[in-house]
Amino acid sequence: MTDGDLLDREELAGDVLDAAVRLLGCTLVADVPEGPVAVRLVEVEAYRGADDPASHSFRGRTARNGVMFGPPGHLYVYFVYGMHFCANISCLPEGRPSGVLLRAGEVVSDPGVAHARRPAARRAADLARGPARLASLLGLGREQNGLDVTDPASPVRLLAGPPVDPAQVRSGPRVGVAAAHDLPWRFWVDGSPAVSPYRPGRNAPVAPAGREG
DNA sequence: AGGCCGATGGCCT
DNA sequence: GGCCATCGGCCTT
Repeated sequence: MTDGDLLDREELAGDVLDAAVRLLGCTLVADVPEGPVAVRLVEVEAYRGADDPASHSFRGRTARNGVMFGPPGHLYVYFVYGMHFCANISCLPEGRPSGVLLRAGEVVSDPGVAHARRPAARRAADLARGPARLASLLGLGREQNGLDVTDPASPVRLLAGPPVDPAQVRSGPRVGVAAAHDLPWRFWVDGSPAVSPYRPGRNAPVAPAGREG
């Protein structure tokens, strides 16, 4: 496909919550064997290092999480539940571990390629609905760990979308994490059919987009 | 529409 | 050895 402008990594370097919101509406393009596949990101979760017990980087650097400690704009791909991959984009400057988990997207192109890659998806909205589905669709696995998505020569690239209207951004607790359930660090585009269903936790109902509160 | 369950392996204590 | 930033199939409402 014809790429638009790539996102500037500096847009991810300031604050991980701002970075998460900025990633909504951006497009991730991957050159998979069947051709290019592109999704518009509609659901993400922020994970911060030292002070976030739910983050893979909370207990320091390991062989797995090294990318989170590096410069912003790189893919951190990890293997989970023995069969799935999930993908994050590193944020914050080098040495300050953080990442934004890519939870869902809407297929922009090419629908035929996308359905061929994910035959289990019966509806278009299910093609990249959920972090492992999104990773599978875009072919993100061990080989893609560490890729710079702000590099025009990378096989996986992040195109700067127009920022989503703040009125359309919702936030709530992160999915599937027991720790820090009170933090509304999951962000999504209201009304998107590709957003995984909201599962209210024991606390806080959906809060409007915003900082810790 | 929603709950339960099995698959399956790496990572960290 | 236990815990996962999950999915898809199958079952019941």
